[in-house]
Amino acid sequence: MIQEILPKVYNPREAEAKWYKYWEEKGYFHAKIEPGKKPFTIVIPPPNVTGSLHMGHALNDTLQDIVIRKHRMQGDDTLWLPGTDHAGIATQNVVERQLAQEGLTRQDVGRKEFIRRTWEWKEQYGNRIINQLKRLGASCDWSRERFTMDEGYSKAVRRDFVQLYNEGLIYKGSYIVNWCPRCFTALADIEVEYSEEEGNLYYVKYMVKDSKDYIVVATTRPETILGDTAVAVHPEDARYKDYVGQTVIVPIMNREIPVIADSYVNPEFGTGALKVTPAHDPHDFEIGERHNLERISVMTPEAKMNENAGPYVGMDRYEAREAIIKDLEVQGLMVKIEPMTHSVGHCYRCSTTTEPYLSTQWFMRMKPLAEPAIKVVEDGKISFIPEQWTKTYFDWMYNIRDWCISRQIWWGHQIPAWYCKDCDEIIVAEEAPTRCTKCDSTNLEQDSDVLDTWFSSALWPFATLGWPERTPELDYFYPTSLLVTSHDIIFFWVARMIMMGMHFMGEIPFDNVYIHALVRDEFGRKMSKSRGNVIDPLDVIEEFGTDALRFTLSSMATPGRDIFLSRERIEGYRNFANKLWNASRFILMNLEGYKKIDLGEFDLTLADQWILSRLNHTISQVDEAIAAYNFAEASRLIYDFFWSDFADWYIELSKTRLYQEKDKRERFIAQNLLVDILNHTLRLLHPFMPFITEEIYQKLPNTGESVMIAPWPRVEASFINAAAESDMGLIQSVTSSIRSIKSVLGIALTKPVKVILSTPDESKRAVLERDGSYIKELAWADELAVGVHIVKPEHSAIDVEQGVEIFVPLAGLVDIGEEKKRLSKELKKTEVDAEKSRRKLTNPQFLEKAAPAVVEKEQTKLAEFDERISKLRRQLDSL
RNA sequence: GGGAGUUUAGCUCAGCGGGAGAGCACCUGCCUUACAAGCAGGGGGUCAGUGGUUCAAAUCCACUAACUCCCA
Repeated sequence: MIQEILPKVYNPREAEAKWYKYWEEKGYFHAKIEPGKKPFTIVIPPPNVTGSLHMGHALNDTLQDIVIRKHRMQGDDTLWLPGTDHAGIATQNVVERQLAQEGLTRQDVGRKEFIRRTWEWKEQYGNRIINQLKRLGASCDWSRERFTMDEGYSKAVRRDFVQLYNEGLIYKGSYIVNWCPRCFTALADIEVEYSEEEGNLYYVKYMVKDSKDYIVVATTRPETILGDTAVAVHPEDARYKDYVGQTVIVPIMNREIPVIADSYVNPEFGTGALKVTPAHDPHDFEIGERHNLERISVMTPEAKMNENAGPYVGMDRYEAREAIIKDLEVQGLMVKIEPMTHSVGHCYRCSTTTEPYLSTQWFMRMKPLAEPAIKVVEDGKISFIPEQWTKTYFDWMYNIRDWCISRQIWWGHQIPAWYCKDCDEIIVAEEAPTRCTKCDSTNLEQDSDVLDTWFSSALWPFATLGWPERTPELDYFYPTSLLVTSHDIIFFWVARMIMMGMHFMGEIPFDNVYIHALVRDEFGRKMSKSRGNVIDPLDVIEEFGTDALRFTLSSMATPGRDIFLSRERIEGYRNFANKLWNASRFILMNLEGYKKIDLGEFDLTLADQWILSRLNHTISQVDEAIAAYNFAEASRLIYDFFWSDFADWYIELSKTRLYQEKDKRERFIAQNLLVDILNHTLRLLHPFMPFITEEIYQKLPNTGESVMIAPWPRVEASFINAAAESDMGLIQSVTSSIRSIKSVLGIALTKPVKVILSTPDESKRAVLERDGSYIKELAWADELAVGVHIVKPEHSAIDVEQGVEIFVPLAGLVDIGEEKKRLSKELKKTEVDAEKSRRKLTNPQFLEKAAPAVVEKEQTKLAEFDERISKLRRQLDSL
């Protein structure tokens, strides 16, 4: 009775819970500080504290964990620093929704209570995503977990703000910003998402003062007519030359405004005349600056018409639009309406159409901060991988605009600026002042705005390590080694971290930035709840196990390509985990009498030499692939090695050695090789599939306390053996050929046949003679003869592989017609190949210009084809 | 309007100057004492189109088309 050491089926859920707990308890995740050594550090892109793990996180964190686990196995002081982001608007929305269920608004409960409730919510639910990261197997140093609003971090944010303010890099100004009338806050330019929408272009007459003449202006937003303070034309537009300097009348409002010339106007668009509303359009705002135009805001923060909107006061912006269109038509001022698509901005948090809105906000001056951040990338101190993203980075950095950093919400870092109610002094300080620095008044009030969430995220690589304190962690782990993120936040986050890192630390925040793809559904669409096409990583983990999910993601993480994820694909890699499990199970079931031996003392078989060579090749290629962040390639290499080489060939061949009792040493060697190769594979695979590899590793003899801290496999160059690989290749070719003959001719694989191999090549004959037993085992041949120029036995199937003729006598086994069909097909295929090859070799240009090695290879190829053809033909004729 | 990316087997994707590949799906045969989530075998592709460079192009270059994304 065979002893079963592993249960028949791998149980992911049980193993995952068990081993994660074990690793945590053993303290493997904790990074030590050993001065003098070079650490390896990654700070996690902090997920929103309100969030739950989606596929984007799963990919992002799987890739980080792969790199981290590999470095840890290599013996580096490896720190993966985790944490969460307070996510201002998103979190506030969540708590507001909760309040709404009680029929309350945040204004009802007041700021203090609202913030208290938000903290309460954070304490209660904020750990969800952290626990989900643990389910994914993330080996973060949880003892160093941070939150962007924890005490130390808040201090860093205040320090940052005060310093930049004192340096004149933060200022307060009245400016046109993107306003979300639902969230009730300003948004940064990059927080607005544009989409094409069907709209109309309205052509409206503006009467020239005291005249019957008029100018026709085209606009997509007639409701802003109410705030017009000029009509602009291009200075070189002959059509309007005479109008410049004249006065026209704003329809409905009957206000007199000038006609001005500005080269921003595109003469091709509409009528070439542009109405200018400095308070409601960013371009108009700039024109207004240049021409000193009045700014008339006609809307409230709710995007309703305000007291400047004359008869439309109180109407919503869209209501007002309809009313104005009607009134213009009644007054005969509407010339025509043309349909057109134009791009409309939406809030990235709630999708409400944003409104360009005039308000007083805090800004960060970006140009001076961008300069050093551009330089370090230009100088190659920071590299983007893939390299193409460097261009994206530069394009944005060269054209960078000031950043609106204030938000009119409550959840976040309140701006550390206080206003004196007596003398209007502004006091910017890290700690709340008690008296006005100018007039000594105690009547102070803090600015009610909070900072953009990204303002605090920009400090992540050093604030998490203790800045502004000079902690040992900051000294040791900064600059970090690698940042792993996706391309959608290069502007939001990566660029800003580089700028802040350079400004406050005087040093780059990370050496490399690896940009991975976005995860989409199997049809390439963004996953979204409203589409219902979300594949929840937690569901996948429940169904297929964490390792299958991780391996799928890393297998699909090819540089520069979005991932279209499908369940089928995940299932495929679950099957790989199953294969690993069962192969391990087989090995463990056959270790009776196992004794570790020194392989140097024994002669290794061809299969032994071959599998050792393949293993070491694989290790070396996996190293290269990971170094290049080519996770898909690394995964594929391990997959192919384990399944196609080790399981399909080596394990199969080991069976007779294990099952025989006579030669104990032979058993020891086979057992040792199996255990050794499996051990190496488990270590190689551990960063990708941490749980199943641990579960198996723990059952293997002669291992340490965890695969997680086992040494990363090293290439043993002496095991790389080209001769063994080519000899084994011959065995495999011949074996496959015999199997194919059997299968095509309808002979059961397990039906024993006689096989005759004939080749004039002495070295090949030697291989076939020495290791013909492999062929007998794997092709189910009971007799095997090897010779030179053997005369073809009658009624046999024939094939030619690598110059070796393969005969399988068919007497009584098969219908000759079937064999004829098979041969004709083979012949035809080979003839096509030979023809291609011959065409090349008869081309004098090719012979002259191609590399000699290429020509030689082509000649060998043709010779082989020709030989095969003649043999197949002879056989066909004789049948 | 500017920029980037993608287009290879039915599907999802590798390959990125010298014999068209993988997984899934499909077809055939197998319960060969680790695995039917498996084993063995097989069919299937003018490598988006056009032109160019080259002895040689899926691979490099140009243009075209379709799709996707970013920026204005």
